[in-house]
Amino acid sequence: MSTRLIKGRKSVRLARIENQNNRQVTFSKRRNSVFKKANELATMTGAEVGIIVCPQGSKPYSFGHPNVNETINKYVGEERPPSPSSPGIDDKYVQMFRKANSRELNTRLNSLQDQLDFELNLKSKLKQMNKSVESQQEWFKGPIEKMNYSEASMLKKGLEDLLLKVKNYGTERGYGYENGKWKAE
Amino acid sequence: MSTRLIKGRKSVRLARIENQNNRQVTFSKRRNSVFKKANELATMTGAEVGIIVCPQGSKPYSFGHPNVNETINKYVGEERPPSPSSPGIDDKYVQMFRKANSRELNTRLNSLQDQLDFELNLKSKLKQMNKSVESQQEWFKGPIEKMNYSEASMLKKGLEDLLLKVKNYGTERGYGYENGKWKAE
DNA sequence: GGACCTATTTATAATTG
DNA sequence: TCAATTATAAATAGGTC
Repeated sequence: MSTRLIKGRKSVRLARIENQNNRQVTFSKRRNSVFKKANELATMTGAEVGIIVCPQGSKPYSFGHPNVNETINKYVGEERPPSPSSPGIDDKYVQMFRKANSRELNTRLNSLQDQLDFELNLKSKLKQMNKSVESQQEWFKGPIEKMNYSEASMLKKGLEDLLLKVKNYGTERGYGYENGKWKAE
Repeated sequence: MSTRLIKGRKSVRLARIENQNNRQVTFSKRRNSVFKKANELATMTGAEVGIIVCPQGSKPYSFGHPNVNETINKYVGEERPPSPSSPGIDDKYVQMFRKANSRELNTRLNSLQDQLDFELNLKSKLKQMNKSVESQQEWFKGPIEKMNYSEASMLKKGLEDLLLKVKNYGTERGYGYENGKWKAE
């Protein structure tokens, strides 16, 4: 805090980052960026996308829309059972289990998607509201200052209801919402 | 020449592009952009990357760094035995895909969450609320990070309803927000 | 690791040729 | 259809906490 150093982006050259820490940070940031861009591509154009990223000496990451395997199958051009050649002997059952599990989770994902689509109308209104007001303070302050009593009461009641709901959140296991992201188990 | 119309980038909705021509143009541009980003990621961090993109009603496109395409084909499995050139790499990618698949759905959940955030600006809304309503910062901020989906959904709906009410404000009397504080009746 | 900030660089939607 | 332009929106490197 004592020193105010120069921030902001600097031009970057397309070369391997030698510093290990910087490389790791860049990997995480850019990996998410690529996935995000891929998600936009798939959503906006309806294309199927599958991505595999394998950092050196760490666990692989993937992105799939709707999922990697089907995208690969399309790429190859045919549906086929699990290959007997490269995987292990019991791979068949592993695949079956994995696919069944994927189906179930995909159902949940699809319902999520449906909810998202269903809510698009309301959300677009919110976006319009957002764009019309630049300042963070103004966003809330402006309209509320001009509310009448009944509207203010509704707001208050709504906030109270929300408070109760939020405070009494359950202890459901499995997927959860943490730090702005949904996490498995 | 005589007319100077407004060009420039507009904000973009994360939704399917209905116009076929625009969709096609966007697909080509963004596909190349994703590949470019992936190449930067691979080059700068040394990670291995494979991407497959299947547009609707057209042939697939792929990107690989260094040589993922062949490996993907091997993973899906041709009937004939794999090329004797690189069996070790084949196994490596089989493992890679298998492990990656388990993370894939979670990744897509996060992508969906990004989409929700984009449409609703939920997090920024919450931040704004926190800043505007200092006295109620804690009850809102704390539990939200631990919410499960249905509760987050309720919160979203509640916010939407509230905002719709707030949007259509009247001008009667003094309940509201002044000098950074909520004025209770 | 993650969240947030900011000066810049990039990406890109709409448009023109 | 494709390449260039351009005004903006978005991404992001480097930093702080």
